[in-house]
Amino acid sequence: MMMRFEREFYRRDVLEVAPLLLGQHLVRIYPDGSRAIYVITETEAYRGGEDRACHASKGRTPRTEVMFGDGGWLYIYLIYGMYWMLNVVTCREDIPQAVLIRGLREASGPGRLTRLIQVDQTFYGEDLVSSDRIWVEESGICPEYTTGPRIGIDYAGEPWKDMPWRFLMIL
DNA sequence: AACACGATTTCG
DNA sequence: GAAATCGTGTTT
Repeated sequence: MMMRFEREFYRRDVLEVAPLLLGQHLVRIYPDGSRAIYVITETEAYRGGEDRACHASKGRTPRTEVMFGDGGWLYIYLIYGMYWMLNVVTCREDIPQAVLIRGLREASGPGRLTRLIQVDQTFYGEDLVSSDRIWVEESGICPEYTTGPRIGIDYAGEPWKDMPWRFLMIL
């Protein structure tokens, strides 16, 4: 019996939640009512005001607002004018953190996967704990994984650009 | 009101 | 290696 993760799951530190999401099931209910289940294979952690690679480190803005709230909500933003990024907010109010979902077994790459599962700006602020169109379920699998530096954030400088906060599930 | 830029992907 | 493409934040 698959169980949806509840609020407390997301309230932990992003460095705990990011690897825990590997192997878990992302459930998506499409507008036509069909249901699809995807396996999360790659994530990245963005950790609060200190982390210069985290959008929230530049301050509280309308876009980053949701990251300053409670864990379990979605932070969605557009990158390079064409790709919607899917992020899960973690930790608690006033501690801005988020996990970027970078890969599913069915689609590698953060821009590709949002196109596949049809996630866009209308999912900004969606609650994974109560949504009727997207959530995460426990798969019962606890896969091995490797880590590495995050992609595309060299501008963040030392030491942030080298932090091993990218998590990849071993097939 | 105008501008610079990015947690990417794709093509040559 | 470079273009594509636009919301966001910053500057005028």
